[in-house]
Amino acid sequence: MYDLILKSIGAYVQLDKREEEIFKSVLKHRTLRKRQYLLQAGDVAKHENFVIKGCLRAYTVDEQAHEHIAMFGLEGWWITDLYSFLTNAPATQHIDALEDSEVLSIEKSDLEKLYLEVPKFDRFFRILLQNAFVANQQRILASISQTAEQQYDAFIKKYPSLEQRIPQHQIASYLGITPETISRIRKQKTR
Amino acid sequence: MYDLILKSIGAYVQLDKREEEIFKSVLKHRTLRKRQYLLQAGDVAKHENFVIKGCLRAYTVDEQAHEHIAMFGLEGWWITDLYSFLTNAPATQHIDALEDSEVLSIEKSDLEKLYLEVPKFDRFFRILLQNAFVANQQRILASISQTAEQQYDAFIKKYPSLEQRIPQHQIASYLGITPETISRIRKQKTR
DNA sequence: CGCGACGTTGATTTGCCTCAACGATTGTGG
DNA sequence: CCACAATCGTTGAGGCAAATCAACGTCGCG
Repeated sequence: MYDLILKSIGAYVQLDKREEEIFKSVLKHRTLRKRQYLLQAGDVAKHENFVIKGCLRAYTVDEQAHEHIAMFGLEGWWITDLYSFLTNAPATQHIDALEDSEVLSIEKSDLEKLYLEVPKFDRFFRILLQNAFVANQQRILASISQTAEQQYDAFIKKYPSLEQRIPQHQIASYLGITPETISRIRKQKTR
Repeated sequence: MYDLILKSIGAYVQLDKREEEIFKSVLKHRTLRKRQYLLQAGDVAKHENFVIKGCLRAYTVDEQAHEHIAMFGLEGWWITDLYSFLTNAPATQHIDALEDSEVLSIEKSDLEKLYLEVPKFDRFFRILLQNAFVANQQRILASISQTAEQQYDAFIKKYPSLEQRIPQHQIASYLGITPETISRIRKQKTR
């Protein structure tokens, strides 16, 4: 159960046995059925969640009931509504499972204690957030500079596995385009 | 010269005198004239830069010679092409000054040493990057879900000072819309 | 079996872009 | 210190990429 998360951390910092035990002791295992919420907008995000199986999504819903996906959470990724988590404000994002999934959750107070007891976690999350920052910057630049087709192509190239796993309209929702547009882009490619 | 940066760090971690000295010793002061490059695309980003005066921008230039602003750097902000900085790949972004500016730069090797000597900096940048992550998430959601007008209004509300300081077409370039569109949005508001 | 989820296709609309021209400033070199 | 060039914002005309709206076929699940 802890294989993936320990390997993920081990890629950036070396934990000794004691630190590993401390860490594992604050992880709570949760299973989610497809469509089940991990977090609902309006509630406060009290956990940072590491996905060990399946696929989740974090998204907002606007006045016209349109969903806009902020991020996906695949195996090996962390997912939460970070704004809510940091400020204790009600979450603006929903998080739910696109497939039957499993996560390891850390409660906020436990994570804060962990930072103080094992400063390596400051380092680990610093590195993790650096990578996330770069990815988000690239996504922003794509969004403000590229056509729907360019963005779709780049997405497929970057996440080839996701194309198989999730419905196309979820990808549309992530890219900020309509499902119809994706359908037309794909059609045009086949001939 | 060090007031702002020490205050900025002090908001999240407490440095003792020795740590403060170590930190200051790796900072290099640079002044930039308006339009002067801090980093050119193609070069490798070797510094993380803290803005103490003025205003910078990081941006890409596409095949049609259109500029797309990835981020602004105002007083108190950090700016670099983080992807290049982390991987030593040639930068895809240019960074230059929109006004006469001053920055404090840390070289990559010095920053890495600093992380090891003073782990509080892992923590400081972890917190900084958390905030940046939240800001980027919000920008992404705005970009994929809002109209040009909504985005412009939100920008003005979020950065009222910038509206006065920088040309409108720079804001357009940051939002991924054209200067003409901003002009029309503004016109329509006056009556 | 029947319903909901998903993707496709067509017709139409629209928000924003492109292109072009034009003043008002700003700044700069002779 | 002036003349000329850039820079910046504005306005109009026209075009286009993508959204919207609507209908329909298929599939898989409860």
